[in-house]
Amino acid sequence: MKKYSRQREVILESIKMRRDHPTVDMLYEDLKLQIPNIGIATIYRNVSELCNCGQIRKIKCEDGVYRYDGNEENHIHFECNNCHRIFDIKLEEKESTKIKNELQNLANTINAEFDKQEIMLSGLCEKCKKQ
Amino acid sequence: MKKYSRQREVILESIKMRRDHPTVDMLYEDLKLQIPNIGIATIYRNVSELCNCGQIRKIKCEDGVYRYDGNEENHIHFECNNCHRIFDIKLEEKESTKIKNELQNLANTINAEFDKQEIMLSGLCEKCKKQ
DNA sequence: CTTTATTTTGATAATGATTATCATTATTAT
DNA sequence: ATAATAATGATAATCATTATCAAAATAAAG
Repeated sequence: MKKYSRQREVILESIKMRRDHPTVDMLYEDLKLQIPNIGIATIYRNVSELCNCGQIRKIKCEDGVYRYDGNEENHIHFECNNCHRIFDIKLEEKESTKIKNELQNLANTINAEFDKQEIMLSGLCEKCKKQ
Repeated sequence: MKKYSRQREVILESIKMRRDHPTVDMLYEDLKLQIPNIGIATIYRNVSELCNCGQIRKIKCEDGVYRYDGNEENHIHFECNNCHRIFDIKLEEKESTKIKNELQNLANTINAEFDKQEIMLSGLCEKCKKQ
């Protein structure tokens, strides 16, 4: 059974609010302001739990540190090779369905049961390409 | 300047030969048979170098350990949630171009300079879904 | 409301993959 | 051959993440 905890509530709220795909450390720094004695292990435990429930997504970046994403819209990710920020690229409903169908067909070619996908683009973001 | 080394040659050859997306440890175990006193740091150094040259690809999996891929065909990846193996899904030239174009258009919506993509599907592989 | 049972927390130790360091060895250039 | 430079192997250091455990918080029962 799952018990309520203020820590989990605050962690989820923060991830859903932010659009910068924070790491556990980034969340820790931020949440200390609200709950000064929060432990970093609590954040690790809860992001892991929230991923399992499907409430947030975990993304793996070039540097190998996990980041967390609470954006519920259909979207894919773009990582800048220069500033290493991650951007969301919103998908229209139609586009999203189309891509899902294509990927479903590809999964069929190996007779797999397709559940989820993660599409990560990389290159230079708008700002970095100007420099 | 880049100097030849037998270690690098053997590492690249092994990655290109295999289709099981080995980790550094898996490569280490295998290559010890050919070069008994090879050091694991040498493998870390060389896979990293080979990725930078674009000769192999690094893939990030659910368990957080990097795997390496020497398959030069156009393909995407499928990770099984049960056995955690990674499968290649081959793309026909036409399909590959189509997907690249779609992703290029998406990258344009945030004015980014699109360079590479990584598409990772997940679910159950053929064997695991039968159980 | 108080007591009991169970889960979660915070602190911290342990783990494990990866990177850094450095003396020695191998490769390339002269 | 000799000198210059880069790569190696061994191992220490780093750092993100997980495990452990006593104390605190939450939920259930009386």
